[in-house]
Amino acid sequence: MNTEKILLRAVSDSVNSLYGVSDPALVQIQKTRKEFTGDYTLVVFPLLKSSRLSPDATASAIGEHLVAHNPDIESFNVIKGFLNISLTPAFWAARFSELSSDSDFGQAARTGRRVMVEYSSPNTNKPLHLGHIRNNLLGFSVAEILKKCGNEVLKANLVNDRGIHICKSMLAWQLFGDGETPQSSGLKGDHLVGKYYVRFNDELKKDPSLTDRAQQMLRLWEAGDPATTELWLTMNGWVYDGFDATYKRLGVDFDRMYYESQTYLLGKALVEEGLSKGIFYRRDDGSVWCDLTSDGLDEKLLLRADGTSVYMTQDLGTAYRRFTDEKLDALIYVVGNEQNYHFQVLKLILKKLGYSWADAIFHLSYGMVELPEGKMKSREGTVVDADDLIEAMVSEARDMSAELGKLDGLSASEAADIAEMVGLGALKYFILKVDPRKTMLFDPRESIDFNGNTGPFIQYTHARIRSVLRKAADSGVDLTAPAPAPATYLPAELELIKTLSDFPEIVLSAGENFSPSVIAAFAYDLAKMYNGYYHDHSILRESDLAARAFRLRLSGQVAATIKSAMSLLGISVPERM
RNA sequence: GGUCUCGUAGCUCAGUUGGAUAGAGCAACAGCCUUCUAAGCUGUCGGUCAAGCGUUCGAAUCGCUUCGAGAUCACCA
Repeated sequence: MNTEKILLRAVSDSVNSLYGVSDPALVQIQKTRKEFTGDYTLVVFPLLKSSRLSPDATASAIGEHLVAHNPDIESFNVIKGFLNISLTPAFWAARFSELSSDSDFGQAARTGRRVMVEYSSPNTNKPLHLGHIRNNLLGFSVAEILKKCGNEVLKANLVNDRGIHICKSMLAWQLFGDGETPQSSGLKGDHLVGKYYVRFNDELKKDPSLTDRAQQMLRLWEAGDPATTELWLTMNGWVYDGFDATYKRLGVDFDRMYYESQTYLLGKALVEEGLSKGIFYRRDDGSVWCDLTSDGLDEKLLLRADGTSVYMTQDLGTAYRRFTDEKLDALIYVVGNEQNYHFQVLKLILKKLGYSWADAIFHLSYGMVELPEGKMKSREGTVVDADDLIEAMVSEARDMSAELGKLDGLSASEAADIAEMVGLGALKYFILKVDPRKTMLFDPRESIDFNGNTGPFIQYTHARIRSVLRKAADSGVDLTAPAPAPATYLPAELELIKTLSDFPEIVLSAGENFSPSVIAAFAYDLAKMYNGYYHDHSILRESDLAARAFRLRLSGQVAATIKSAMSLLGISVPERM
């Protein structure tokens, strides 16, 4: 049970016995703003009708009653109708020993819910770029957060491995590739295939007939032509090798891989069902549509005149299959906001078909990543390649670390690990600290920043704490030995305990809102608060042994919580940096 | 044109289940390393929360209108 709920109950009891108010909506508890004294604040305005007293008199009366009946409540003060309540240091000390003895602090109880998060979902004709990075980081992080909220989570990736765009790469390679392979060229597979996609578009200017030839190749593929299938398998294989390397370096993974070549025919049964129920209709040319004009939308095509399916058809089918096969309670699609309309229609059609689980579909819509010069455009060569960006961040981290002398005395592999952690930590934090639905700006120069509200700042705080703990252990302090509680606590220590104890609620809030930025903000606040404490109070030089032992335990808990929070963002934290 | 999203400090972003004097970082300026890691800490400067009207004890937050930015309304996926 969290602190806020404990207090809410106490306040509700007081308000009820004083004024007979039992409506929970009228009891509004929030954290006390830091410029005032207190831990939690009751807003008394909603209670004035029942109390028939002034705001201050009402607040004082409730405050008196609370202090008289709750030993955990130490004191209160009243400012302009706000009742600020302070809990006793003993209460906070008990909270700390409770949370520090929890080996999986922050982990919520099992909900029994099974949730799928689909993310990444790349096309196999070109390498990943900055936009995919936002998608991958969001999807991975949201999946980890939902796990921490007690759900069983399946990470899914639906690879768009078929279609005209792949045929373009295949055709260009066939015509101009001269047998080039990743091995012969030294190029990463996805980059090699992407190179021929670009080549196709270049050659198309000289020879417009290439479009028809690509279409012809697509028909051959759909007909199962052996040679075309062989080439398709080969080139997709190169791409997957490339993607795997990028995924691995980014630290993202998947429990389920889906391929559109295996799912693109799904959904036709649902179309038949909709036709027989009269929800869809067939035009004279044989195409099938769903009329959504009464919902303020347009008419949506579901089957072409030749009977082939479209994007919506297969998404209907895959959603149906996942809910039935995987027994899902929720399905989260991490897809850019340019597809808002698609998902709106998807849910609407499934509802019209009568599937109640349509409400359990959530489109986690995220905004585009823009560059200082505007949107990324592949034709103008302004796309930021994922692999290049990661390498640039890591390289910058390596240079910065060396410059600061942080790598002195470390082995080459230790130094490389740190550069990798810090570079990726900076990138991931930079992207995840922003609210997902917002369009965000990425400036390649300014974004490579390791000071202030950044991933490395938080990683650094962790490394510092670990360093202190190592020194303590080296000097013979047994960190696991039980120690007497200190006689008193510093205000900064109580503040840290309070912040630490918020972590479980923060996790739940991040899960409810599908928002890693909530976790990022928490980790930053905790690190910042700890740095102030670290600056003002020596740990190892503290002469009072009980105080020193407590500071070590508190520091250790801060480090562990930072590590846990950062892991929800997919960010590793180093032991030193 | 219809639908949807967004607009907070010079820049990048928090804060949006309605609560007190709207917060961080960057940039700029001024300080702090014989003491546990200065990727740190402290301070100064910086705001008509796009604008207006409304709802109410109280609005950056909710509603309406206007302005501005973006997305979408494909027999592409």
